[in-house]
Amino acid sequence: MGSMRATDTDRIPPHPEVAAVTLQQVLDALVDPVRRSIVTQLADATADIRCGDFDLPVSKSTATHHFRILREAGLIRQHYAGTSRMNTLRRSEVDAVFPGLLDALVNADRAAAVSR
Amino acid sequence: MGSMRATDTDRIPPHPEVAAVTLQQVLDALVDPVRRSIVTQLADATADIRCGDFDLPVSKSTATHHFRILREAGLIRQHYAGTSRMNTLRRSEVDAVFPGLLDALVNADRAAAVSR
DNA sequence: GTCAAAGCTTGACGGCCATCGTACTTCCGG
DNA sequence: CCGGAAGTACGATGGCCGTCAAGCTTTGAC
Repeated sequence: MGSMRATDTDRIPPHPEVAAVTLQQVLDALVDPVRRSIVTQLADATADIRCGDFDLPVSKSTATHHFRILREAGLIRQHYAGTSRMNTLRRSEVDAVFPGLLDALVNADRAAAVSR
Repeated sequence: MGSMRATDTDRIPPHPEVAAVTLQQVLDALVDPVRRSIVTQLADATADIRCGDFDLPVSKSTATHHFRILREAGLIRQHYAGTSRMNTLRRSEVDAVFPGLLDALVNADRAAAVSR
């Protein structure tokens, strides 16, 4: 077959509906400090963040693993821009299904960062 | 040594100040479904609950383990009444340090119980 | 004083998960 | 067209944690 330009949909695995995600899945995702750091950095940002631009204390392959967990938990949305994978926090969608949860966690993380 | 009547303080290990507990510790405690069930049952109750009166799918020794994790995370308070260990949710104290967290989790758990 | 009830402690075991290195894929720049 | 950059995929590994059974301690009841 000739060379075909891959669409975003081809290169990024499907995102679940947040309503189809269990609380257990969300907590399993957010209990890890690295993943919580990703969420917090996204919550503090004004624009999407490239995978490689996060400040993370793990290897690249481990980071990929964490992004996948977050995506499958319905917490982030990913799309390609060139070779870069961009990440957005699915804030309103998550808030609709788990009211107050993200706010409580992000605020608690911020407070911990201040007192530390 | 003559027989001495043990006080509550003797028999129950010390409770931490909630302010001295980290968010990580709280999340580690609440990510386990058995422990979250304990917290939810306490949140729904009007009075303290005896350890043995919880509806839990694990053995007694495992339950003891879970109660310890919750106590050390500052989430529950324990005191003796005879041979029974009573449990209370430290709601106001936890709310003061982690605003909205308990509400979000308990409500999400309740919603999951309904739709299930 | 004796016995059962309630719960804790300890040790062992099994499974899951975060982590990494390596190899591979895809795309952009020159 | 080719090299590098950005990520992913795939084992392999190590540690942590939930689980249980067995034995012990304390208490209250009779």
